Amino acid sequence: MSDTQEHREEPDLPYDVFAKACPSRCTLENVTGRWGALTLGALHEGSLRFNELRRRVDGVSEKMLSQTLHALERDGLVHREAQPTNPPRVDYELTPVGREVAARLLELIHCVEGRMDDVLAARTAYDAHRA
Amino acid sequence: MSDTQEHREEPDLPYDVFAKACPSRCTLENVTGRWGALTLGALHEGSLRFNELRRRVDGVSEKMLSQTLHALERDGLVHREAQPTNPPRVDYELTPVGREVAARLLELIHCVEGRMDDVLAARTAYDAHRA
DNA sequence: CTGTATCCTTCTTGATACTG
DNA sequence: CAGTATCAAGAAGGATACAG
Repeated sequence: MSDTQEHREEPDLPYDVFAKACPSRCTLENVTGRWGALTLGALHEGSLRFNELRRRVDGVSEKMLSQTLHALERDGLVHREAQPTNPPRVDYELTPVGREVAARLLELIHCVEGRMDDVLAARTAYDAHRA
Repeated sequence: MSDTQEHREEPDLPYDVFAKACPSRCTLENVTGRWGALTLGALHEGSLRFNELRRRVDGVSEKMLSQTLHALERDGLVHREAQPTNPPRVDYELTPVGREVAARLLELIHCVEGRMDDVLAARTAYDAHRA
């Protein structure tokens, strides 16, 4: 009865994505964004080079991949390892925190993939009910 | 050796978010999008009315909440229950599939919230290294 | 209360070209 | 190979007004 908010099971956590100004919401967006989620998912299988990532994350442009990797590196989820060779070789891999986040993300991804038949059926029904 | 792609642990799944044209990528975006993730997270705690949701998902506009709810309903993740009273009362709740997805989503959210101290420290270090 | 419709601004994204 | 810079198009989002 000390708290006016009864929503959370863990009301003592200092960060709350449901609050507009909380930095955790920003990080969640980096993680779940269109390219962030796929990039983390791809890297969970092992370290990859820039163009390997580009091929794995089908449809991403150089610009967006670069931007996404910078954001994830800044948040300490991805580590960038550049070797001063010629031609240059740069490997990207998950940090320990990145691995934890990516593991949860992959569970979500696999859950969605595994339920797509239901989702597609629901869409068909929804669209039919409107026509 | 029947498959040229060695990335997935479950190569037989018919849906793959890493493929550009796969409908699962679209659904994943509805689920992990800026407002979709928070809406599903909020509804995991129980059914909510439109304006209750609006207050819980801090910062969302009427328009975006409406749009988000329609997309989630179409994908069969959210059920809309309208009561023909006056004033109108509409409750939104997760479907069984929606609950499964939201559960994974909340694990991800809690993971991110729980690691924010590391994330913020990484950001500070990253930014300092650039100044 | 529960939305829809419209306008208008901002942010995101993709294409292209270029550098080390 | 591994990016960065620039620009134009489009999507996303917010504010406001209005309807059932």
